[in-house]
Amino acid sequence: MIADKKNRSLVKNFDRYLTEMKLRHTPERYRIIKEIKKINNHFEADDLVFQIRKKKIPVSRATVYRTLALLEESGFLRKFRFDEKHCHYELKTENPHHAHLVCTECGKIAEFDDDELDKIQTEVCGEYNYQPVRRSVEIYGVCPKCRQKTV
Amino acid sequence: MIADKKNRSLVKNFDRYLTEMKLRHTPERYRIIKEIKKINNHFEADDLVFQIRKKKIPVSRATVYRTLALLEESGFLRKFRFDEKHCHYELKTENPHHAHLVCTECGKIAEFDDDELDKIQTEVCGEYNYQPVRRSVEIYGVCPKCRQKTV
DNA sequence: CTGGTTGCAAACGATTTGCACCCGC
DNA sequence: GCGGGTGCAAATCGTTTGCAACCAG
Repeated sequence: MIADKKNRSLVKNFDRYLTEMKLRHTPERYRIIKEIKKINNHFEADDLVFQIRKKKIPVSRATVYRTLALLEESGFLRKFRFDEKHCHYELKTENPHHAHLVCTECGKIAEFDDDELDKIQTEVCGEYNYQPVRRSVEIYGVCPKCRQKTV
Repeated sequence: MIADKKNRSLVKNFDRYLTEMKLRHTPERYRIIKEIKKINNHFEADDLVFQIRKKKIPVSRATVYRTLALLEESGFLRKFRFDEKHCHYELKTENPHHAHLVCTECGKIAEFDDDELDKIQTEVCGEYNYQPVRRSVEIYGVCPKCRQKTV
C-alpha cells in the first residue's frame, strides 16, 4: 500500500508537472507511465517497448523514447548506463540514495545504500572545488548464484 | 622519464602479450599504441581516429576499433562510459586507483584517489556475497572554471 | 604458404528526427 | 483551430562485421 501511495503520487506529480510546463496530458503518456510502474524495477527502453507491444497497448516506440526523455528531464526517472550500449532506467520514487551492484555474469542488479558515498562526494568536490551535481557508482562482481555455477 | 619508462614497458608488455597469445606484431598495432601514448590522457575512439587521420598515419578506423578492443581485453586499456553514447579509454599505466570527476558543463575529466572506495567495495561485496570484479565511479559536478562562467 | 590482419564498405542496433496527420485544450 | 504530440519510416551515430586482399611468421 505504501507502494500504491507512492505510485499514485507519481502520477499526480507527473500530472502537476505537465500542467506547470503547459504540456499535454495525453493518453499515451499515462499508458507509458502505468507500464513503468508495473515493471517496478530497473528496465531498459526496449523492455518497456516490448511489454507494450506484447499487450498491444497503442503507443509507438518513438513515443516511448520521447516520454522516457520527458520523465528523465522532469526528474521522475533516473537514467544510467552500465558498460553496455543501452541505457537503464529506474523510477526515483523508491530509496533515492543507493548505488548498484551489477553481476558480471547474469546482469542482475542489486542495490546498496551509499550514504558513505555522500561523504566522499562532498569531500572530493570540496577538494577540487567542483560544485557537486550527481554521481554514478556501480560495483561489478559475481552474484552468489553465479558464483555457485562457476564452482 | 618515469613516464618514458612506463611507456616503454607498455610497448614491451604489449609485445609480450602478442607473443604469448600467438598474435601478430603488425605495424598498425604499434602505430596505434604509439598514438595512444601521445594522447597521454582520456580519449574517445574517435579522437584517436581523428588524430591518426590528421597525421595521415596509414591505419583504418576498423583497425583502430579492433586494436582498442584488443588492448582492453589484454588489460592495457581501461574502457568506460560516462552518460554519453561514446566510450572513453585510458591507459592503465598511471595511477591505477582512481575515479573520475566529470564536469557537466565542459566535460573535463579530473581524477581523484579512491582508496576509500576500496573499502566500500569490499564491504558491499561482503555483505551481498558478491565476488568483486571492478567498479565504476564517477562524480559529476561543475568545475571551477565553469562555475565562474555561470556567476 | 597460410591463417591472422587489414581496409573497405555495408550492416548493426539503439536512439532520434522530419513530416504529415491527429487531438487536447 | 492552433500548436503540441504522435506514428511512421528514414536518418543518425558510434561501433561491428563480412569479405577479399595482404603480409607476418
